[in-house]
Amino acid sequence: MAKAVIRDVAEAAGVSTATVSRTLSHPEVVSEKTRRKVMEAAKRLNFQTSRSAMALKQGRSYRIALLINQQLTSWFNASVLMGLNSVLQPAGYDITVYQDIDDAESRRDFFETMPVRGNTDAVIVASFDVERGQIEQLRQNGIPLVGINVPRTEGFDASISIDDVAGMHMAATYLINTGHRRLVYVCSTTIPSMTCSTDLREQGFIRACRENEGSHDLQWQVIHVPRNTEVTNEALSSLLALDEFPDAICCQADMFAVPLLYRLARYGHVAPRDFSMVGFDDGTYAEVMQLTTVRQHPETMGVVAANKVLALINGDHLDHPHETAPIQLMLRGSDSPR
Amino acid sequence: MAKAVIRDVAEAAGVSTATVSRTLSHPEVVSEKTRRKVMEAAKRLNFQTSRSAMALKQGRSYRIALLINQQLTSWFNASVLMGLNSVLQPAGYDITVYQDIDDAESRRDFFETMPVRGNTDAVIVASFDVERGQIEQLRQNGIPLVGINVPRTEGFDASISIDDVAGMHMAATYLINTGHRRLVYVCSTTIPSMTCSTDLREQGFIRACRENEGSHDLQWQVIHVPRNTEVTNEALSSLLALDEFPDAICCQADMFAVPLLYRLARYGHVAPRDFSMVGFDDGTYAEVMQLTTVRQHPETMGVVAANKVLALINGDHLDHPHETAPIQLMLRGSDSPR
DNA sequence: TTGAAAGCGCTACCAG
DNA sequence: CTGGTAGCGCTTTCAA
Repeated sequence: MAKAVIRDVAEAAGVSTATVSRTLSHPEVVSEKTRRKVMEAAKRLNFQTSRSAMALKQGRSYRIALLINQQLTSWFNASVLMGLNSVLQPAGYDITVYQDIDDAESRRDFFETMPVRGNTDAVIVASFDVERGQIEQLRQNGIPLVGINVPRTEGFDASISIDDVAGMHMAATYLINTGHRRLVYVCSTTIPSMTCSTDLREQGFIRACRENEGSHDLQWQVIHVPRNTEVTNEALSSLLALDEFPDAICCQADMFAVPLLYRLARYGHVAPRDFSMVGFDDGTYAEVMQLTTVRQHPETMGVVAANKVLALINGDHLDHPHETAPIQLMLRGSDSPR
Repeated sequence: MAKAVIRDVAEAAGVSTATVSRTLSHPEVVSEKTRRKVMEAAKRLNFQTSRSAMALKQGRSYRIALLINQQLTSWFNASVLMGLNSVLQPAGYDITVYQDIDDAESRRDFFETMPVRGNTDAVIVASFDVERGQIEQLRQNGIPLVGINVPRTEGFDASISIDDVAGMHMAATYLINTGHRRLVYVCSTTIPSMTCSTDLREQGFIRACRENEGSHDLQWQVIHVPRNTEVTNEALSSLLALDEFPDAICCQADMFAVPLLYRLARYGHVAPRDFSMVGFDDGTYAEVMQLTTVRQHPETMGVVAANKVLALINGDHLDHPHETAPIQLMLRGSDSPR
């Protein structure tokens, strides 16, 4: 039984190919009787419409580009992709992943050699910023641009993002309110030409500290761990080299918090006994490591973004193109009041 | 500047569309002069050939299906996808991910309603087994089937897998040889109708123990943690309920080992002081948690599999269709001789 | 409610 | 080495 095409179904059902096509995509406009005949024949022949033919005819590509910085294997990126896939794939779209767009150059590369001309129905950007000129290129092609956790919504047709600043502000304020007075924030160095949403979290931490240093005898500092190094080791040594060990550590991401929790214990700094630890993400292992952290849900953001994409491709109007996704502080076992 | 099509380029370059097409796909058969003209025009107009048209014409789809059990966010699956993507995407292929194929039913679902007829040029299966009849379906359509860490190579056109049994056998033997006498293996329960490559690891552990129980006074047991439960908690309580705490714990995957290492320490069982811990995978956090583990490299397997897929689609003959990927025991800080 | 037919953009065959 | 052209499988007017 070779691959059945629409004509095979038409012949088997004794109708025209036009009717078969209609039955499959607009079943309500064909008669009950015809519909049954066609459906039966299609099922019997195991017919699947060819996406390529459909795409060509409709002037679409049924492909969507996803731009991520860093690796696909990171918790955030994999979660986003999973969410996107769960709605886009059933809708007939494939996702083309462009990863490691983590400097201005590779980003420019993408937008220049862009397979977008005729090969992408929408572009989704996760977690980083895009330049104005690059947005224009898409605009001219009429291709929707949707952001997930983008630092600025300007230029995007739609977006769904958490408030990174507010999230870390909440975490730091919580620590201060529960009696912590020596706070350290651990994060990676930023890339100048590339604003990434996670970089914003530092502002939240700093703001919370500034707001409280009047009323309390607060000490705080930020430790920047260079990228592309053995980050845990770097953070660990910086922390252990401090004159006085902090009573609270805020991490830019669980990725820092999880190993530090374990490694610091080896050096006698046990959380929550000796200090409190708060992460950000609520990613893999956060729960089983009993890490108090700020939860975001990238998979859901992927789902939301995918639906926006579908609507935009469809030409629908979005009442609220830009949404803020909820975050919450998950109180677990890595902190305790001082 | 609207989307340029091949005719635009042809006109701009003063040649026929046939020549443009040839220049782009078989540059060696057109004259130097023509080639330059065409290339220049294509670049100037920012021309990108339409994958859909190309696919339709060539009777391909330029899409490849990836079947995974569980979630896309698991370390193994995300790594495989990353590897596949790194070669398939530049080759013009999109990857359609079908996840959660984790029981016989969803697998049957896939193979029946398969978008494969005309919409997939190859099927890649990661980590689980496929039934004979389902393989036949693909065979009839002439669609290559490639496996990554599949329990049996039978029926697959090509595969790249590690030897799970040998890997865990190596880990257990290592522990026995370094003086451990009370071994526990922690793994999740198997799904009857669904042989998964990681399930094979148990055999390696058991075999190693059996081989050595004559010469040593060995105690060993296997703890099966039910799926879909809070696995760390289950494993933890089982371990702590043991009459005598083991001097070595082998985990089916780092996913078990990483949190257990941390949680057990909270109960006074500190590795490597009180017991040795060995994992499997060398996934996220293994290194920073100083976990001794069996390393596999799914990303590389993805790359290898992708190249096999490309060759098979191309009709090339594979000298060694089935390959075994290397594994190695990474000695780190979670174990010590007894 | 259905059918005939044009044509999406490209490739590859065949002529020249 | 280059051009003309058929046709991949489908959708969608337009007519009936």
